[in-house]
Amino acid sequence: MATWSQPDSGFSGNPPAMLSLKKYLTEGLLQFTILLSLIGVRVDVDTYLTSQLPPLREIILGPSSAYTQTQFHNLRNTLDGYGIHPKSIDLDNYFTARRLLSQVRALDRFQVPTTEVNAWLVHRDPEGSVSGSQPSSGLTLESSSGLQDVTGPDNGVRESETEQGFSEDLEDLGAVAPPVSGDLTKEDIDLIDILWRQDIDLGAGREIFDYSHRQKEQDVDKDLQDGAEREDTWSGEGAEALARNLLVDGETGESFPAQFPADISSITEAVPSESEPPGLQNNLLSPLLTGTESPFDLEQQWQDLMSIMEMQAMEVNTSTSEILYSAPPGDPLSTNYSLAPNTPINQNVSLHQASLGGCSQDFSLFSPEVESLPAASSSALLPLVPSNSTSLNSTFGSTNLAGLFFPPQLNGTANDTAGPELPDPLGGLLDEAMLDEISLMDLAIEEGFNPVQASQLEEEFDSDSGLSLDSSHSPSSLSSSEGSSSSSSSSSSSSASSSSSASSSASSSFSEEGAVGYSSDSETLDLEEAEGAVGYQPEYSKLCRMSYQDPSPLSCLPYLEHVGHNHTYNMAPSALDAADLPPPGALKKGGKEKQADFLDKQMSRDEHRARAMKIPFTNDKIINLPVEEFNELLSKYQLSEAQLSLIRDIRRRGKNKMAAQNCRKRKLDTILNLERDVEDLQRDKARLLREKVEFLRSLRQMKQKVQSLYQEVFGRLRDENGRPYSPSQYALQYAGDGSVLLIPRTLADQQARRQERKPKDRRKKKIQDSSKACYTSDK
DNA sequence: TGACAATGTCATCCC
DNA sequence: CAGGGATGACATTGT
Repeated sequence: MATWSQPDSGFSGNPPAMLSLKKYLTEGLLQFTILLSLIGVRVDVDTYLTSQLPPLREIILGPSSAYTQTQFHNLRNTLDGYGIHPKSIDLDNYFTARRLLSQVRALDRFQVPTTEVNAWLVHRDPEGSVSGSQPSSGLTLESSSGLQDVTGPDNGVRESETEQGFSEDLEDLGAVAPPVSGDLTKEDIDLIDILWRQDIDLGAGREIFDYSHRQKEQDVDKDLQDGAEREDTWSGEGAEALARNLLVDGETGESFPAQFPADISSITEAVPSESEPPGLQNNLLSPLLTGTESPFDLEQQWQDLMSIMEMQAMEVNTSTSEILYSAPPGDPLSTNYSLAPNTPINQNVSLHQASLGGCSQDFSLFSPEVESLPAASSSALLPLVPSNSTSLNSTFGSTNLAGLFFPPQLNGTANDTAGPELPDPLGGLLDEAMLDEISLMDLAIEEGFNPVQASQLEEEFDSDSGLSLDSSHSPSSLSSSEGSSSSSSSSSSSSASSSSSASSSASSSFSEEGAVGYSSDSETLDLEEAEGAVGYQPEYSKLCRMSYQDPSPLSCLPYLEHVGHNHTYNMAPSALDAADLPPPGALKKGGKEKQADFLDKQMSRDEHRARAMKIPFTNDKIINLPVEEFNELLSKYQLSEAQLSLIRDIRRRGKNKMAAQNCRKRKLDTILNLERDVEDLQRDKARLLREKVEFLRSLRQMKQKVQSLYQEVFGRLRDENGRPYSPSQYALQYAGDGSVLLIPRTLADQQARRQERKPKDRRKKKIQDSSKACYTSDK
């Protein structure tokens, strides 16, 4: 009660006060904005200066419900601690405290190079604006330093996150994609790039894919290459090969070796091998991989999520890899490759992707391995590898382990190494990871919303269909207030209705949550009236109670005059009482009339009606008495039909009024809970993404090990003449009993294809089922 | 004066 | 079947 009058003084609309407050806010805002920008939070000062306090409040306090943006005459919100009223003079102290706090907190962050942070902000801003405000769908994983130009929506998301001051989330995500890549390894960048690219490939950001920009970069890149000839090979032959490749796999799922020239013959080989990795169980790789992955069930999960898109992406991959592979050693392309991890990711890697979709993800992922790969791979396996470009070979070798098992069977030319077959188990995993990412992105789309967006969404959601609200607020996140609200209301209505005191206490406990909690005052009031206390206590009764109980009631009247709406039944009891029984001695001279007017104003329409109809008892009783007592009361008096009708209306309206208040309070609670849930989910998502990156990293390491093992084993094999086996004609295969067999490659290919089809079909079926399920659920 | 928030009221569904 | 809770939609009122 003591604090209540303070915001009210702000309500009076004192111009000088508002002016100074505004001035203060302006200065404080600027300082605060500077501080925020120093720590990487983007703030649009103009927005807040021109459009007011709620956003400011949200910046300071974090997300808040859209319902609580402004809280004019919603005194309960102030008292409830939802936030400081924007007009409250407490704001002064509050700002001071926050500012000092921010300064102190910012102290330990100044080590972040300011210029870097600023550059990041400047760069991001136009990006977000240029790319439009498409609602999220961007993956927040990309390295912010390198992916600026292709992550428009993402920027938006991140900016909004930043605006919301989700420092925790930012830090979480930062572990994955720190804005400053100083401590990022190449692998990190590549992994991040993969995850981000998955997003692009899956169409999440395709529409905003800056093709022209990429084209420009591609041109620049081309300039780096030795000539237009290479370029032609890339765009012409590459596309042709891609088309062919697609055709091949699209129609038969198998290869047509004879139809292809020798230099790209391995493409055909890549086709079967590309898609088999996930499903190849008897492969030598399989035991190793499964052994690696089974602990996490990663592959299984991702396989389940695999879609047809995977196949397409893999095909593209294959053709691309082939093209790249066919490039002569030292070719600019290879240079481009090794450049990938060092330069902004989009500049080189995505260069290809601009036209080839998801092809480059393997590149970006594995290009770092080129340098890291052990030179041991060039031992006996040399025939497998283009002798002149170890790095290239390592690249492909590392990425396409499957290719090692199924090198081109056709014309085993010297260079038809298994290398080119990029799509390997990991490739499949990555593609499945893409789908995995989709599911995460589903979260991200919501998660990507900052709390404000989320609350807006929820608001729309609420306004559209309140049904869901009811069901949605029941879940685990249901606040205690929710429970208390329902319990108190139900108890008061049903069982407790027989006992007025019981209902009073119930609603009293509920009052802490605010919606129905008017009871305490009215309880006192009712006790004073020696009547059955009921949980019907309008907030106005609180105010009136001040005047009623206060030794000097008039002292608060001026405030009340400013505050009071006139929609209150609540005033009824006190108003009526006051009208009927003027406070003894408190009124003096004109004050009496004044108070009478005021109290009259405070009466609700039903109060007036009741008085006009000379209803012999208070509206409070009418509304709050249990049915039995209510009927009993009615029977005590001789009431006309009109009076009875009015009394029933008053009761109905009064109850409904309380119900509406409870309902609104519930709705607010629901919104707040949902906001909290969104934050939790955002945290969870960030954590999951981090874990995923870790998994991918370990998976890649496993693949490297497997590959080197394979090469070592294969390289040591000798035929009866003591000559090494040609990797183009033979392959190692893992048998079910744990033994490793050396079999002709054609045979291995056939088996692989056979085994490959099963998982494919299974996957398709799964997808169909799931889509069917979605359809039915939508229905 | 229009936008907006809070609140009241009605209609309706449901228990 | 009446009473009443819940809630969407609309109206009213104050800022």
